[in-house]
Amino acid sequence: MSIKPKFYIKDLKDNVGEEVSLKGWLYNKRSSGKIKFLILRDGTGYVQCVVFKGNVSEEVFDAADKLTQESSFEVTGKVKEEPRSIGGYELDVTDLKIISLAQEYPITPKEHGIEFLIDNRHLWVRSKRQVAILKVRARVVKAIRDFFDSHGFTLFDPPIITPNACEGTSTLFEMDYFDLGKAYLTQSGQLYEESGALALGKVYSFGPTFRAEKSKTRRHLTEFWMVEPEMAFYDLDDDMDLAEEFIEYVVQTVLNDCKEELNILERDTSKLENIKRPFPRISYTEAVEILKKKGVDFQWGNDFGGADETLIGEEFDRPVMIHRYPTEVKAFYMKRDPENEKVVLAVDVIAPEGYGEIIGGSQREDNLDLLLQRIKDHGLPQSYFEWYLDLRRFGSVPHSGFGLGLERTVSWICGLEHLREAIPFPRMIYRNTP
RNA sequence: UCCGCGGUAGCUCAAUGGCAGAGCAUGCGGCUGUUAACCGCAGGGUUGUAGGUUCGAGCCCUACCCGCGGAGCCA
Repeated sequence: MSIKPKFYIKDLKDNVGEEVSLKGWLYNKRSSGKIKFLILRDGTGYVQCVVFKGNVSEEVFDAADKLTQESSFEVTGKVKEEPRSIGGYELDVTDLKIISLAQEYPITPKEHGIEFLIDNRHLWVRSKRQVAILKVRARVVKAIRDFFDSHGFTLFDPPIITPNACEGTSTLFEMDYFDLGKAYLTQSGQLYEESGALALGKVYSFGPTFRAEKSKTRRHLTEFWMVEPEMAFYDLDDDMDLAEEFIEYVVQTVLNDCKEELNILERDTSKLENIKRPFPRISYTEAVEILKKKGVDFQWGNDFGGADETLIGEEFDRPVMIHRYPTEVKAFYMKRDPENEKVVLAVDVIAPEGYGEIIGGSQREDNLDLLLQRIKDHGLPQSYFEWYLDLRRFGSVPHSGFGLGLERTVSWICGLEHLREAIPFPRMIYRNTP
């Protein structure tokens, strides 16, 4: 006994002229007396099913009449090409079985407010736009894995529960951990990736990370996914080379494989076609000059705000890599520039079209004494970092890495207004349901 | 935490301090090519909560709750 579908909508082009059975849900229904148009969705696509009163039994016609939005049903009919129809194919219905009649469905084919949609996120994910976004997200995830797996990287999973603040800066989600006191949800696996790089050469992690910041903007989630490669014997230039090759690969892959989805999202793909190496590379100091030229009253030494990033990003038609930030605004583990102690060998990649920072990375401080000094300067407890300092005591090497935020990348590629659509169930400061 | 905007039917929104309405959704009826179909009829309300002003409050005032947009914060 098996009930799994033998046919899916995306494959109907191979079944023209044949009779097939499809299973799915009613997306929409239009009726004109003795003819009914049912739009079926099955997760792979949409197809219009035409029910003529003269072609089917009375029971089948009544069943088609009874179907409510999002009712599940099985439908049998002959596939034909039909340019007037969504997807270009149509089903001439001969049989129809209702599987489950849906109650009055809250998300009607009219506009809705964001609060209502998020409250119904478990149902909202069924709508055409959300399906397209989530398919792009899945493709981005696969592209990320494919890229690193085929470039000599080994997947190296860091812990989610950590005893200390990796960066020592941002606010973490705290929990009681048995008799060991407080533990925290990770904000970054980076320090652990460094130990992996010294074991395996090139490693990456890919998973959820958590920030308890009270950020209330379209660019922030409290739970988001990050991919973090870390490479032994890479300097900042090597790091930037990798980052731009990586971004180019992800964007071009999605562009090639998700045409249908990007079309549904009405994304201007010409903007994405530009995303080819080399990306512009400017120093923080040069970025500050751009801001000043644009009339922004900006003090060298401060970090860029969202508006600043947008202004800088507007200058370029592809991601811009800003390197060598002031030491004070960056994390303790970043290596100082031997040629200028005021800056560190860090790089942020700013996406175009105002999507902001998608990558933050750096060459790491590999000198034990300098790293100890930076930990002291940041007022961090050295005892928490003894294991990390061991990485400098036992065969330290120059190494680098970066982190890329998945939802920001998906938002940029899809052209979304808000990060909350780029993940199935967004977690935000004032929202942890459904 | 701060600034701004908002909360009216299941949903999206109207309503000069004076009878609480429309579209969609739902139900019933009509229509053999619809594309957020269309046409007719019907049901559907503690106007976020509490208090106040007033002959009379959805509308004005006070407090609170919730949400949205942004700032700050944030590898």
